[in-house]
Formats: sequence, structure tokens, C-alpha cells
Amino acid sequence: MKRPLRRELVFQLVETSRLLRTYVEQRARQHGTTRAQWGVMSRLRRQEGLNQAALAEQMDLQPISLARLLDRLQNQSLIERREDPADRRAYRLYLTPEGRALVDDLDPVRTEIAHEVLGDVDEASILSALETLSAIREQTRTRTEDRAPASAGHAA
Amino acid sequence: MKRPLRRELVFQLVETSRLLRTYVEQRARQHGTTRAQWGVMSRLRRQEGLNQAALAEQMDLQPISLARLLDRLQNQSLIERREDPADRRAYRLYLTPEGRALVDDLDPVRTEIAHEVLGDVDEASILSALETLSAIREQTRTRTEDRAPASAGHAA
DNA sequence: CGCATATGATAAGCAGGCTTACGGTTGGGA
DNA sequence: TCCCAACCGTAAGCCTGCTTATCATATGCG
Repeated sequence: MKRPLRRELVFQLVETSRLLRTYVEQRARQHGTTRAQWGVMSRLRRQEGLNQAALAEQMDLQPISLARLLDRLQNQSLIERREDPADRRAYRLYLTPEGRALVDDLDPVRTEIAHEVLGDVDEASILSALETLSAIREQTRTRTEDRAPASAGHAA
Repeated sequence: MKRPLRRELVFQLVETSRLLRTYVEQRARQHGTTRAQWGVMSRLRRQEGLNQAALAEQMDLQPISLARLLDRLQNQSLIERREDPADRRAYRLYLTPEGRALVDDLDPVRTEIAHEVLGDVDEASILSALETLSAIREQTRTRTEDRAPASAGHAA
């Protein structure tokens, strides 16, 4: 008899991710921010000067979703929108010193969380899980109607 | 040199889950419903007559979040709230015939999706992934401040 | 050159999660 | 008995995602 293992894995995957997101959210709030805003600042930390469309594409978000995140970050003076001298429609995005300080503080928290939740899992299992996840992503991407296509990374 | 494998797994886990949720959402919409509402109906399919608090606990949702999902389902005549004869504060939740028909239609879609995204992954990998996910859930649960505690299932 | 089309950002409004706060009901202890 | 804490459901309002539509600006084709 074949238990529906695949169904179970899909369910547990979403469930685990939900728990993890909640925990990360909680850790973010301890630093006065949110998971989504943290994500934006992390990207900008690695690469400043992007415009909103490019950042939205990198983050696989709709431009409008990102725009409102940026509104909140800007209100808190954590990022700034500078007018693009070459394109009057566009802004270029930069962290403020406060934003940079916050995201620098937050970076080690990622590693801390990863070790908290995965500390006693051996590396072979982690590698195996990464492969399985990668297979899922590939299959899922080919089946999902394009919304915010990642453009690079998978041939048609 | 130790690559941050654990950090990578946490990231890919959330990323994979997000993709998967989007795909499931898309499949749900093809049947005129949403992932969240599908989840509610699936639970009720297995167990009717619950009150909202009990269902919220089972689904790990805040009662108010569930209440609004139920509002939408009720407006579509997919579920009904019947007054609890023994407790005038509470409702008991039931699928309508339409709701039952819909969720019966949807059930095989779960299996279909699971095979689409995991079809060519061998069972050993799936079992391994399930174990890893389980370890993550356990660690995460012990570290997350209780919000909607699952009550049963993990000893203190 | 000039106009059609594509692109950057935003607005409006929906869905689904949350916190906080509240009114009605129950039920247990003094 | 009665009274208050706990519990059921909900309202208001926030955050973050979405779709659809609009405005201003760039750009490329004829």
C-alpha cells in the first residue's frame, strides 16, 4: 500500500514554511521591522541604486507591492528614493545610514535562525533536502502561469 | 570552508513554498475558489459541526482571520453557520451541498499537484525531506512565542 | 520627425493574515 | 445565589500580497 507521501510532503512543506515565516516575523519585530521590509533592505544592502522595477523583479514581487513596502520604509527613513538623472520616470533606491545600520544588525540573525531550526540536522540531509526543493521549484515554475517571470535562470 | 548550507535551506524552503502556494492558488482559482477557502472546506469535509474557535485552532489561524474567510464562504453559499443549541455564543459549521460538491471536485487536484511537482523524486528523498521538515517544525515551534498554540502534539 | 507602444511608478480595491478591543454568554467559585 | 473570569464571535485597523487601470515619460519604427 502506497501512502500518499508526495501529498504529505507538499502539505508539510507549506506548513513548515508558514511556521518559519511566523518565527522570522517575530524576530524581525524584535528589531522594530517586518520580514518583508527586512527582505527589501537586504537586497539593497547587496546592491544599491536599483530602480523599483528591477528590484521587484529580483524579489519576484509585483511593482505595486514593492512600491508600498518602499513607502513604509521611506516614512521610517530607512531607504530613500533618488530621482534617476537619466530617466525622469524612475527612482533609484538607496539605504539611509539608519537603514544600513539596521540591516547590518539583522544580518547575523539569519544565520542564528538557520542554526536554531536546523542545528542538529546533518549536512547530508540538508543537501538532500536542497535537491528535492530544487526539483519542486523547477516543476512548479514550468507549471505556473507567468506572473512575475524570473527571466533569467530557466530556459523555455 | 563551510558554506552557509543551513541559511540556504531556510531561504529555499520559504522560496519553494511561495512558488507552490502560488501554483495551488492558481489551480484553486480555476475552480472559482482560493487556497485559503479550499483549506477551510477540506477541514469541514473531514469534520463537520465544529465551532469557529475549534476550527481556527485546528488550522492554526486566529479566530478573526477564520471568521472573515467564513463570511466569504457563507456569502457564496458554500458553508453555513448553524446556531449551537447548547451555547448561544457559538456557531457550528457545515458544508452546504454546493460546498461539498466543490470540495469533492477539488480533492483529487491535491494528488495531481503532488505528482506534478514531485513526480520524479524518489521515495527515499521524500522520506528524508519529511524528516528534515519535521525537525525544523519542532525546533521552530519551541522557539515561536505562542500565538495560536497547537495544544496537542508536542509535550512541553 | 512624429506617433504608437512599451515602461516606471502609482491608485483603487480585493484577499487573507495579524493585533487589539469589545459585547454577549457561560460557568465556576465565593 | 451571584458575580466575575474565561470564552465565542466580531469590529476596526494594520501589513503584504494580488489584479486591473492610469499617468507620465522613453523609445523605436515608419
